[in-house]
Order: sequence, then structure tokens, then C-alpha cells
Amino acid sequence: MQKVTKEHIEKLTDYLWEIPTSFRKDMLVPARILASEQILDDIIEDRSLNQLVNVATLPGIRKASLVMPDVHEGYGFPIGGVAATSYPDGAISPGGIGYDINCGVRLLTSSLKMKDIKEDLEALGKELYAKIPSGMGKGGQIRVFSEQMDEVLHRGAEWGVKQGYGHKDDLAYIESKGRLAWADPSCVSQMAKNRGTDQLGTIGSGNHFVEVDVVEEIYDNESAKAYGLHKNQIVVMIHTGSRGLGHQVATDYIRIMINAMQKYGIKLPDRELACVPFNSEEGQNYFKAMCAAANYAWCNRQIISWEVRNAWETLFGKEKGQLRLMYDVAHNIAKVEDHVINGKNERVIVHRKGATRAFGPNFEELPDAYIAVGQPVIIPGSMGTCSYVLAGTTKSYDITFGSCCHGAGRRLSRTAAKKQVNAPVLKEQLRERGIFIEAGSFKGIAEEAPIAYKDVNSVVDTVNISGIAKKVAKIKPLVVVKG
DNA sequence: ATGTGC
Repeated sequence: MQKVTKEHIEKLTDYLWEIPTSFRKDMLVPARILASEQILDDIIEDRSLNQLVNVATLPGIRKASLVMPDVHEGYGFPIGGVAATSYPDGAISPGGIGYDINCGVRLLTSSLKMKDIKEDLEALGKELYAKIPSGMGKGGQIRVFSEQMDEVLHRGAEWGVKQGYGHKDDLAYIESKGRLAWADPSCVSQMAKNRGTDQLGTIGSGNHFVEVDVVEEIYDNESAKAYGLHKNQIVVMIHTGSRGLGHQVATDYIRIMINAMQKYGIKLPDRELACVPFNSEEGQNYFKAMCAAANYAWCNRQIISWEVRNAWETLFGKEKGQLRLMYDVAHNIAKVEDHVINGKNERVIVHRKGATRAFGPNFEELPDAYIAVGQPVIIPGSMGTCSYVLAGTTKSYDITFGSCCHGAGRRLSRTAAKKQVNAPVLKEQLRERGIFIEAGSFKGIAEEAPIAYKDVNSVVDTVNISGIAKKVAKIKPLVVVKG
């Protein structure tokens, strides 16, 4: 298959590039790349642009196949990708959502400032590491079986709150209120449920983490005030997803769809794009299972928040130890949404894989305090760099179906990173810079080294300048807990 | 990402 080169790419604006449908005759829509020229040059040799073109052949795809500036290669679809298909008969594809269904990020804000915790960073890292189970295959203390598991899958974060893992007020500050109503536990295999039995309240491994950060800079006073963020404030970021349960849901339905595709006459350039019509039996079952796994992930992040709050209270006491949920976003999910395409309102199935929803002001789901400034977008950087809070914009609807990037984006494969990085040395270097890492393995540290990632500042500048999200605050890591 | 692999 013909490889994408710079010659095939047309410049639409300084930050938007297009591979037209003339590039390959199976493309149904153009492929668009949101990137600075520097970022584009860095990814041009990557397989991710060919994956982006492949996505443009997805049955029922509308307007354009899109990637954000943090794009990199994924299973079938690129990570950092957005694809909207027509409702109700366009494709739904598990590869367009990812194995870690509802991988996402939440941010908790504290009433503490840098000066309040400067001396406690190491103890804080040890306490968090002790309270929050992490690592590959790791389970926690909580067990959910049969009816209780079904309740978790039905009710998401709400189940956690009901069991005492958090405040009722938390729910308003979660995307979709931490619950997708289409979830149907009967569409989730017993194997998936078994894998999820003891994994609520656990981080997992890879790029997942719990991190204590300090707000280093505020860019937009009005939004920062609405979100309750201010300079020198200590905040906590949680990044994880649906663990083994979501992974098993993806595995189960990818196999089902590979087998069902011929029946619907679907031919694709890569079998990793396996998909079926959204309104087919297989499509509906997957969607209901995906919603259930998404609910599990929201419940997981809810329970981890409870663990973090416990650690916080242990160290700082009841009065100073309060943590408020600022927001929780999903970045591996598909949603049915209404968007304007060619001037007409259309219902579409938006696949976001390593992409964050970034809805602008006046979106009715937002809590009252946020409605005038738009939805918070949380962008974790890599371990030793920094992260960002942005605000969604109305402009994002026109360009990216109301989506934004989800992180810095990998630059090196895990294997390449392991070859280049001496993890014990890196850990010590970060410590000298005042960043304390508590990790279960040196392998994990090497794979997640800052050098393995793109520069988060240039990724965020791209989305900020192109107007799909607005910079609100920059935060800097102090303590990182990883698997 | 994942009881790291058909």
C-alpha cells in the first residue's frame, strides 16, 4: 500500500493538514492532521498516518478522519484519533476506542499550597503507594461478584459513591456524570467480569499513575477561577481505566466482529479496523458492553479517589485534608452525539481513541460553575515534565467533533525506550529535581521516561493556537505513583 | 493498555 509522504499532504492552515481522498481510492472522506509543521515532520515516517488514511475507509465515516497532535501508532486506528460515523447504521469499531475502554484522567484539587507539603513529599509518595494497589494484574481489597458487579457496570461512579467511596457532589464533576445509561452487564462476558472482580480501586501499569502536582502557571483567570485552580495550589491527578475487564470486552468483541464482518459485506484495508454497523446485533451488544466497561472505569477512578483522600487525611488531618473533584474525562470511548456537518445537524457515533471530549461553554451537562467557561480538558504530560488543564471551545465542534488531544503522545516504542533509558539513574535525576517516583518496577519507569514522549508543550500549543481548547493552567509533578 | 504472544 502506498505510503503517506509530505507531498501527499495539503496545508489547510498553519495547524491543520489534509490528505485528500485522491490519495487512495478507498478513502470515503479526507484525512486531517491537527499539528504544527514541526510535529508533522516528526510523525511523517510513522505508520500512524497510514492508519489515519485506513480509518477514512470506515463504513459511514463522516466529514474527515482526524488525528490530534499527540498522534502515534495504535491497534488498527492511530492513538490520538477521532472518527465520527453516521447514526444509526455507520460502523462501530472496538479498535477506534482502544483496549483500555474509558481510560481517562481525573483531577482533585486541595486547599494546600507548595509550602504546606514541601517537607512531606517523600512520605506522601510512600503513603499513596501503600494505599493504592498498582502494577500489572494487581488486585485490591474490594471484591464485587454477580449482582454487585452488575450494579457497578450499570451505575459506574454512582455505585462507588453509594458504597461510601466519595461524596454525592463528586458525580456532577465527571464526564457523563460517571455513568452511561446504555450499559448492559449481560453483554459483558463472564471472563471479563471475573477479571474485574478484584481490580476496582487499582491503577494498573504502563502509563497509568497517581500523581501529586503543583499549579505552576495560570493562563486564563476566569476559567481557572471557575475550576477552582490557583497558582502554587497542590492538586492530584489520577490516570487509569477499566483494567482487565475493559481489555477482555475489547478482546471478546474484536473476535466477534472479525467473524461477523463478511455477513455485512464490510471490506477493510486492515483487519484491526474490524467493525460492524452500529445498529446490528453485534454492534449493539458491543456498544452496551463498552458502556458497561466505561462505567467500571469511572467507578475505578472514584474508588482510587477515595484511597487518595484517605492517604491525604492520614497525612494532613481532617480539616486540611480535603480534596475536591475538579473533573474527570474519558479519552478512550465512543459516544452518540449531535454535530453540524455541512450546515446540517447530524447524529453521529464519535470514536475517540486517545482523544478527549472538549465541549465548549453552554453545554448543559456541565456543572453550573463551569457552564460559562466550557468543559475542563485534562492533558497529562510525561512523568518528569508537566501537565495541562484546558477548557473546551465552541470552535472544536467545527474542527474535531468537539475533541482535543489526550496527552503528550509517545515518541519511542516501549522497547526502544527500555534500550535507551537507565531507570535507576533517571529516578535519581528526577529526585534531584524534586520529583519523587514510587514505582513497582524499573521497567515501568524506563518505558515511561520523558524521552519516550513528545514535548507536551508543543502539543498543547498546537491545540491552543488552533482554538480547539484554551490553555487554563500548567501543573508540575512532585510525587508520582506507578505500577 | 493487558493474568504482555494465534
